[in-house]
Amino acid sequence: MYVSRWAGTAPESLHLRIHRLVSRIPRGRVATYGQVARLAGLLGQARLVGYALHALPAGTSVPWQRVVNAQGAISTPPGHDALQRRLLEGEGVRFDARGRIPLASFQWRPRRSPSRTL
DNA sequence: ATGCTGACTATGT
DNA sequence: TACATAGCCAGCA
Repeated sequence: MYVSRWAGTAPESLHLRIHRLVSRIPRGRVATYGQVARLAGLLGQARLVGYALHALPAGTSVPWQRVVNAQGAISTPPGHDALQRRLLEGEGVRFDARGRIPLASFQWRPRRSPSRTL
């Protein structure tokens, strides 16, 4: 049996915190799943970020396309990967020959941890 | 209640 | 560089 480290936090708010944080990623920038997890106060829970984004309704205003994996590659399942790439390229994010985003150039670097001031 | 899955990541080979 | 494995935990059956 698991004992959540975030016991006391409603499940909805975990998703909400993730969604809200993803919404802060500026246009033309990307963040990794692990980065989002860390900024949302969920260190090490990169998978939870993916799960939370997967749960987003169609047509959401949350810029889910700005979240990529630690290699700067798209991790979305077949069907969504092409859409994600198209959306990102539309924002000015460029991909290298291997289909990966140079994180050194496009990764979002917030000045402060947003999770503290929520 | 129990067990498995997953839009991940760090580490080892 | 690429593939395999272990750790992680909220949903879901």
